[in-house]
Amino acid sequence: MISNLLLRWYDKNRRALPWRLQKPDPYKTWISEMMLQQTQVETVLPYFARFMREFPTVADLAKAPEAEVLKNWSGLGYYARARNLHKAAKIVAKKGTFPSAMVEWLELPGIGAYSAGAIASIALGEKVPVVDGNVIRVLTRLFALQGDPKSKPLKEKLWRLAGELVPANRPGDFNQALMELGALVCTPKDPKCGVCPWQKECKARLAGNVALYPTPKEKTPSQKVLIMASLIQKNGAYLLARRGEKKHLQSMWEFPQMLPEALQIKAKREKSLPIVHHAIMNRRIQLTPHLYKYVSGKPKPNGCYVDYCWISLRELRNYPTSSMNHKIIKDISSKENRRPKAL
DNA sequence: AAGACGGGGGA
DNA sequence: TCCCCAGTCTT
Repeated sequence: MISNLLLRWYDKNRRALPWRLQKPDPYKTWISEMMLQQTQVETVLPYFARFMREFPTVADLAKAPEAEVLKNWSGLGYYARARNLHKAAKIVAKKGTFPSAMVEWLELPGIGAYSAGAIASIALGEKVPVVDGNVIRVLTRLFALQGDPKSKPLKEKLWRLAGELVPANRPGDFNQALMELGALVCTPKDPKCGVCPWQKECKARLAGNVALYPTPKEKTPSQKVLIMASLIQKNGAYLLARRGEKKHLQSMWEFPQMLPEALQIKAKREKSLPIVHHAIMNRRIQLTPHLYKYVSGKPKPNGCYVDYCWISLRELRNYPTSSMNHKIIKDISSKENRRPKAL
């Protein structure tokens, strides 16, 4: 049986990870799946450990203020994941029990077909498949499936095939094995077919055209975005602004991307700092930070900003912020901390 | 500087 | 079926 070949490979090659436990734990499985969505294992590890310290149970997570949840997500990116996770935790905590099947997990915010299948199979032992980017790559090669994997017909076919492969006895391990195979062996470039447990079954391998799969999607050219930010200094503190619930980075704090005048503040411009480069999706942001000395005025809500505070640069880590803001202060704080050269 | 990778939500 | 989401790693 083809599935057993993969399970045997997994038993030998699986990585030991803090959310892979003897006894399945819905909460840990859930958190890890949310964190792993757009983020690699290595990056997730410290975040996962801290998250478990701060919010050991779903009840702790549910009762935490949203800002605390976002703070502990700061640096992981795609903050809608954290907000949805928090919303879902409140629903689960109120109900008092975790969803007991894939279709129930599917109802929670932030949980789609992939996540529901992953959590249900891993934590509940339910015989359901998963299809993520890794699985798409493995299965399109194994069965030599051409076409856009995101199109309805192929997507349905992949879910059906994945469903037929999942064994009843170890569905969670099998699904993790499939993804682990995609991550470690059946890689996008230079797949290691020589060590693949399915090398004798793989249609693409047998035809010698593994590189044809999966059919690549057409790419949109990346777009350059030029923005600015005001670093307004007042007695060693800087002005920080919080975004409202609109568009991106909802509820997150940042150095305001507006002139001081737009915030009803009078300030004296000191100088411009080196451009900060920040890439997101197919956008390449070039942000120019401008340093100002505060003169007078009280910041007023404007545009996307709904709240303000003055903080020292060291305090930035206590606020929910995107990593772009840490890049901005990296230069300044190293200068501030630098001692005068010895005489 | 540019490319690769991805899952979920909402219009 | 599209568009949006505001990152990191590799080349």
